[in-house]
Amino acid sequence: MSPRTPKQFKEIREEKMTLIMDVALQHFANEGYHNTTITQIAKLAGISKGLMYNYFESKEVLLLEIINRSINEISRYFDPDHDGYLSEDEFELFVRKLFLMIREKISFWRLFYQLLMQKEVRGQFLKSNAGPVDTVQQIYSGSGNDFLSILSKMISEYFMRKKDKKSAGYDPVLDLNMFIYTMEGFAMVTVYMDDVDDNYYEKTINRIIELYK
Amino acid sequence: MSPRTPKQFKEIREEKMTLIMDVALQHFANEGYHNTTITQIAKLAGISKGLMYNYFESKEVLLLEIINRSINEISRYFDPDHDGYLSEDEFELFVRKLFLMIREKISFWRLFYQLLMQKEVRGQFLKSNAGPVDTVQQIYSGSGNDFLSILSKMISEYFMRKKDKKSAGYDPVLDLNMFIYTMEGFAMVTVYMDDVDDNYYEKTINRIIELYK
Amino acid sequence: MSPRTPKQFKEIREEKMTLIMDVALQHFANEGYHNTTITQIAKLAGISKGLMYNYFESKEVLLLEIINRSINEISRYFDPDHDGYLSEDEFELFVRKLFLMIREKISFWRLFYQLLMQKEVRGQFLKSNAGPVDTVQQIYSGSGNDFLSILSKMISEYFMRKKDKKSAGYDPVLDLNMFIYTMEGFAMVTVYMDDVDDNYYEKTINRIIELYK
Amino acid sequence: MSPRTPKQFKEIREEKMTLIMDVALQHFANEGYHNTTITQIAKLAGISKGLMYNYFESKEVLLLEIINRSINEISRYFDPDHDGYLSEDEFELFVRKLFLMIREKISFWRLFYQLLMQKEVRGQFLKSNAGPVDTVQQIYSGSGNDFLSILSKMISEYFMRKKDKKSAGYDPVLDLNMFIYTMEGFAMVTVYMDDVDDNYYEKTINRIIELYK
DNA sequence: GATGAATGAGTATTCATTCAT
DNA sequence: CATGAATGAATACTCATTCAT
Repeated sequence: MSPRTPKQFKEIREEKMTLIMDVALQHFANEGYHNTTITQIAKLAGISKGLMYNYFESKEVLLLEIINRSINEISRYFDPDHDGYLSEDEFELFVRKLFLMIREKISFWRLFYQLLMQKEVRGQFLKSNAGPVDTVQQIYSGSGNDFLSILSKMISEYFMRKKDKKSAGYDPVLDLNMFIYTMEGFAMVTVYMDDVDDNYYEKTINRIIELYK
Repeated sequence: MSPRTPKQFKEIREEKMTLIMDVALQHFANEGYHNTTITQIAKLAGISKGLMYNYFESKEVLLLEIINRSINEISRYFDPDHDGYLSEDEFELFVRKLFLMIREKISFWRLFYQLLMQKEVRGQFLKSNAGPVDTVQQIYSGSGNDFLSILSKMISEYFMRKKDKKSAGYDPVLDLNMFIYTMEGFAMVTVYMDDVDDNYYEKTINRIIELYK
Repeated sequence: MSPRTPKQFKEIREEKMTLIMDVALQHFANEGYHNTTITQIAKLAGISKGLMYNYFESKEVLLLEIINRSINEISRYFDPDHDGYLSEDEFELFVRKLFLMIREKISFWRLFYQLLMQKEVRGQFLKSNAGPVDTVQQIYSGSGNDFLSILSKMISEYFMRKKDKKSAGYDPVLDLNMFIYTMEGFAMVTVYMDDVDDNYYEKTINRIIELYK
Repeated sequence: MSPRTPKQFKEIREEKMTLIMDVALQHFANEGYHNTTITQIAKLAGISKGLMYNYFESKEVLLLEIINRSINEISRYFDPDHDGYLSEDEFELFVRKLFLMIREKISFWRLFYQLLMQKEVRGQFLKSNAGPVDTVQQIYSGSGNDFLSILSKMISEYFMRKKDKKSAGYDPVLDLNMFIYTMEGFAMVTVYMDDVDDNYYEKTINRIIELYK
C-alpha cells in the first residue's frame, strides 16, 4: 500500500475523465444535450457532482472535450501521415473506412447532427476561420488547416482529377456533390437507425464505390 | 360597442395562433427547442406570456401543434386526391416538388433533424403504430395510414415496377435505397446551408431524376 | 318582443347571481376554494368571465356573498321573530331543525370547515367584534348582535335554566359543552360523509335530545 | 479538510428535512396549504428554494411526507405492541392519551381538518384500500392494516363487548357513534381554539370517560 | 482527491383581473 | 348586458455551479 506515484495519479485521472466523457457522450447523443443533467452523468460515472467540476470546468467544456476527442479519434482513423493525395485504389478503402468509422462513432454523429442545425453552430461551420478551437462553434468550422478541411480538399481533388478520364461533358463538381449527398444520406440513415441490415449495408457501399470511383 | 361576434373571435384566435406558431418554429429551428424560452417567443410575437398559455397549454403542446401543422401543410403540397400511384412522368414532378417543399419549409426540417436523433423520438419513428397523434414521438411514427407511410409506399412501388424494365441483375431495393440516400443527403445539406447555389441546385435535381427515373 | 322592463332586468340579474353563487359554492365546497378558478365557475354557470366581474367585483367578494347568503338562509331557517327564549318543547324542535338545516346546506358547511382552520379566520371567529361585515374573517366573528351570537346565547341560557331542575352537583357549563361537542361532532361527520344512514341518523338525534333536553 | 462521512451527510440531511417539515406543517396548518408558498417555507427555514427541492421533489410530496410522519408519530403514541384489545382500564388511558396527542399535534390536525372536506380526499377516506401510501388520498383511506383501521376496530370491539354488561335495550352501535361524535366534536373545538381552558378540558375528559367507559 | 449540501438565476406555468369591442 | 382576448404578477420547479468539510 505504498502511496501512489504522480504517474499513477495521472493515469487514474485520465481513466476517470475517459469514463465521464464516454458516459456523457452516450447520454448527450441519445437523450439530447439539454435533456442531460450533470447529476445524471455523475451518477452514471459513479462519481460526485463536485468531482465532475474537478475534471471539467463546465458542462460546455465537457461537450467541447468530447467533440475534440472524437475529432482526434476520427483523424487517427485515417492515415495520419497522409500526404493529402487520394489515389484510385485508396478511394475504395477510404469509403469503406469512413462508414466503419461512422458505425463505430455512432453516438458522436448523433450528437453532431443534433447540434448541427442550430444557427450559431451552423454559421460557424460554413465559415472558414483558422486559429485555436475553443468554442463549440469553432469545432465545426472548416479551419483551413484542420482535419475536416484536409479531408474535404483531398476528396475534391480526387474528383477534379477524374475529369481527365471522363468524357467531355463531365462535371466534376456535380459528381462530387452527388457523391457527398449519397454519403451524407447514407451516413444519416445509418446513424439514426438503431440497427443496420449488414447485407444491404455492404451492397450499398459497393454501389457507391462503383458509381463514384 | 357591440360585442365581437363568434366569427370575429375565431379569426383573432386563429391569427394569433398562427403568429405564435410561425415565430416559435423560426426560433425552435434556429436556436434549438431547448434554447428557446416561452418568454422569447412571446416577446418576438409581441404578446404577453399569459396569452401564450391561452392558446397552447404547454411548450411541448406548442411544438406538437407546429409539427402537426407542418405535416398537414406538406401533405397538401402533394396531390391530396392522389391514388397512390406514381407514373414515370409524375416521378420527375414529385422529386422537384419535394425539394421545393423542403426549401419552403426549411425551418420545419431543421427542427425535424434536430429532434430526430433523440432516442425516444427515434424509437417511435421506426415503429409502426396507427392511431391519433398526440405525442412528439407519434409524429414520426410511420403509422400505416398517415402521409409519410403513403409516400414511402408509393415510392417503393415505383422502384419495384422499374424492375421489369431493367436488366436481369437489377436490384430494385438497392436502387431505392440509393435514391433515398441521395435525396436524404441533398435535403440535409439544403437544410443546413443558409444559402443555396441555384445553379447547382438545378443541376443536382436534374441528375437525380436522370439517375433514378 | 317589447323591451324588458327595469324590473325584469333586475330579476334576470338576481337569477344569474343566484346561479353563479350556487355553482361556486358547490365547487368551493368540494374542490376547495383555492382549487376553483373563476374560469371554471363561469363555464359551469354558462356565462363569460367578464360578466362574472359585472356581478361580483372579485373572487373574494363572491365568497363573502356566498357566506352572507348562507348565513341569512340559516337565520331564516329558525324563527326569525324569536324572542331568544328556548323552551323545553322548542329544544327538541331546535335540534331536529339544526340537523335538517345542516343536511340541506351541506356544501356551505364543507366550505365553512375548510376555512375555519386558517389562522386569520379562526382569530376573528373567536373575537367578538360588532360592526359591518366586510371581510371573510368578520363573517365568522361572533359579533354581539348577529345571528350566531343570538343562537349561542339562547342555547347557553337554556342550559343555565336546567340547573334548577337538576341535582346539586349539576354543572350546566359542562353539560352545555358536552352538548356542543356532540352536536359539532355529529355535524362534522354528517358533512364529510357522502351518504348518511337515515336509520342511525334518526336514532342519534333522538339520543341527543334524550340526553340533553 | 477531510470530506464528511456518509453518516455526517445523513445527519445533515435528516436535520434539514425535519426542520423543513416542521416549518411547513406550522404554516400549512395556520395559513392553509394553498396560501403557503415554497418561498415562504424556505425563508422561514432559513434555506434556499433550491434546497427544498433537494429534499422534497414537490410541494405535494412535502405535504405527503408531513402527513406520513405525523401518522407514524401518532401510531407510536399508542402502545406499539398492543394486541388490539382494549380493556376497561385501558379505555380511560386511551381517551386521555388521545387528547394529549391531539393537543401535541395540533398543527397536524388543523391541516387534517382543512383537507378533509375536499372531495378527492374525502372519497378515498371512506374507501378501504390496502397497500403503500403514496397519495394524499391514501393517507386518509382506512386501509385494513393501517393504524387508523386498527384503532377503529379496537374501539368498535370495546363497545361490542359492553353489550353484555348492559340492559336488554342497549344499542352498542348507537353508543359507539355517540362516543365518536363527542370525541370528534371535542377534538375539533380543541383544535380550532387557540387556547384551552385546562379546567374544563379535564372536566370534559372525565365526563366522556364516565359516560362511555 | 472527493462528497453532496447549498445556492440562485432562470423557466414554465397559473390565474385573478382588465379591456376593447 | 356580454364576450373572450390580453395582461402581469406570482408560483412551482430546474439545474449548472460553488462551497465547506
